[in-house]
This record gives sequence, C-alpha cells and structure tokens, in this order.
Amino acid sequence: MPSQELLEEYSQFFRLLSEPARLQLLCHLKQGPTDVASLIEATGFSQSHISRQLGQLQRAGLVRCEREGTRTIWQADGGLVYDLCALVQNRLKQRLQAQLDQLQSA
Amino acid sequence: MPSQELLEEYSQFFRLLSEPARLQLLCHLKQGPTDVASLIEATGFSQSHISRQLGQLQRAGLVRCEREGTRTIWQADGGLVYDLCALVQNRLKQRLQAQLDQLQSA
DNA sequence: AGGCATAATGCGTCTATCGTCATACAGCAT
DNA sequence: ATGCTGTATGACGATAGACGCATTATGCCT
Repeated sequence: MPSQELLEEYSQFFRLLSEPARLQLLCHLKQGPTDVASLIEATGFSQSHISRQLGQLQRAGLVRCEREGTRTIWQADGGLVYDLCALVQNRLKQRLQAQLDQLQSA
Repeated sequence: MPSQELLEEYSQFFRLLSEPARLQLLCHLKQGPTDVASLIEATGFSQSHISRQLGQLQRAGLVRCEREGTRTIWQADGGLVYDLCALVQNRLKQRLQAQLDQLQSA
C-alpha cells in the first residue's frame, strides 16, 4: 500500500497529462525542438497560456529549454509520456475491440 | 500527430488518475475484492463520495462490481493502472537519484 | 405489505485550474 | 539609452470537479 505522499506524487504527475493542451504541446515537441512562435501557430493558444503550460511541464522535467537570444527553443525530455500514451492507446483499442465483438455476436 | 479526439481521450483517462482519492481506492482494490464499508473504513471518505468515484472508475473499465444482496463487492479490472504507476515511480526514483548525484558531486 | 440495511443521486459549497488581457521583464538592435 | 521583439507573470472571470449532507432508490428480511 503506497503512502499518502506517494499517491499525491502520482496524482500530480497524472494531472499534468490530464490536460489536452499539454499533451498537444508534448506531441508537437516530440517532432523535435521547437520555438514558441511555432507552438502558437500550431495550437492557436495564446502566448501566455503556452508559456504557463510549458513552465509546468518543465518543472516536472518533461520538457527543457535553451535560450537563443530572445527566443526560447523547447524540446521534450525523455519518452515516458509517449510510453504512457501508448499503454493507454492499447487499452482503448482493446476496449473498443471488445465492444465490437459484443456487437458482432449479438 | 494524434488527433484532437484521441488527445482528449488520453487526457480524460489521465484525469481519472489525477485524484489521490481514486488512486487510493484502486490501491485498496488491488489487495482483492472489497465491499464499500471497508473502503469507507480505510479511507475515511463519505459513502457518497466513494460511490461516485467508483462509478467513474467503473465507466472507464478500471473496476467492476458484483452485487451480493444489498452489498456491492468491488474489484480492480486489469493491471494497467499499476503498470502506469510503476513507470511513474521509476521516473520519480531517477529524478531523485539525479538530484542526489548532483548534491554529491557539489 | 412495512422495516432495515446498503448504494446511488440531487443539490450546495468550496477550491483549483484553465485561458485571456494587460503588464513587466530580458535580450538584441541602432 | 531607446526602441523592438519575444517571454514570463499578476490579475481576473469562468468553469470543472471534489466532497459532504440529505434524500431517494434497491434489495433483503419477517
């Protein structure tokens, strides 16, 4: 039985991934290092919003950035998120397949 | 690049795990099938709260229940959550270890 | 049927977080 | 120094969701 604090840590981490906006940013960054202007362009979010979300992801160690003059280039840090998403995707597929099978046999 | 809808699905799933209360329930259920009274006893949450959280988990297919008269016995359905938690735990360990190393070398 | 257990749901409150606007900050030009 | 560009942050309204209380529904008993 994990401690209360550990559960808190887990939940905080999962909370980071519970926002489509952040997942979307992570997906874009998976393509390679990107500057903020491109992220704004790609997502349609406001500059301040993106800055905040990237800040959260950075504090969690999921992304990191390097300054290039006034620009900031962001990139994903580690592939854990994609592994997690892959697992969840598998689950989704299984569930949908199961529903499908049930319809077939009915 | 995953579609908007898929990202939405992912985030909804992760949101389920973003609440310590639900993780706690899942952990208790991992020990084996349990009735609601025990969950109330173990967590201190109100009956209505537990009922709602279990409902959410059930709709996501993470738990299932069987009626025994008026009682309801709940159990975890699949080990995905524990796999996910294990991955996150690994990550936590690595991050802490890295911080430790940095302190050592300083 | 009525009474007694347990589980589910309507409703209200409260807190947290999203997302925007406006503003402040940092670094590069001339 | 003064613009100019790009980024971070304070303030705020809006919304979502946790959590409890009170109530209702459901199933067992005699």
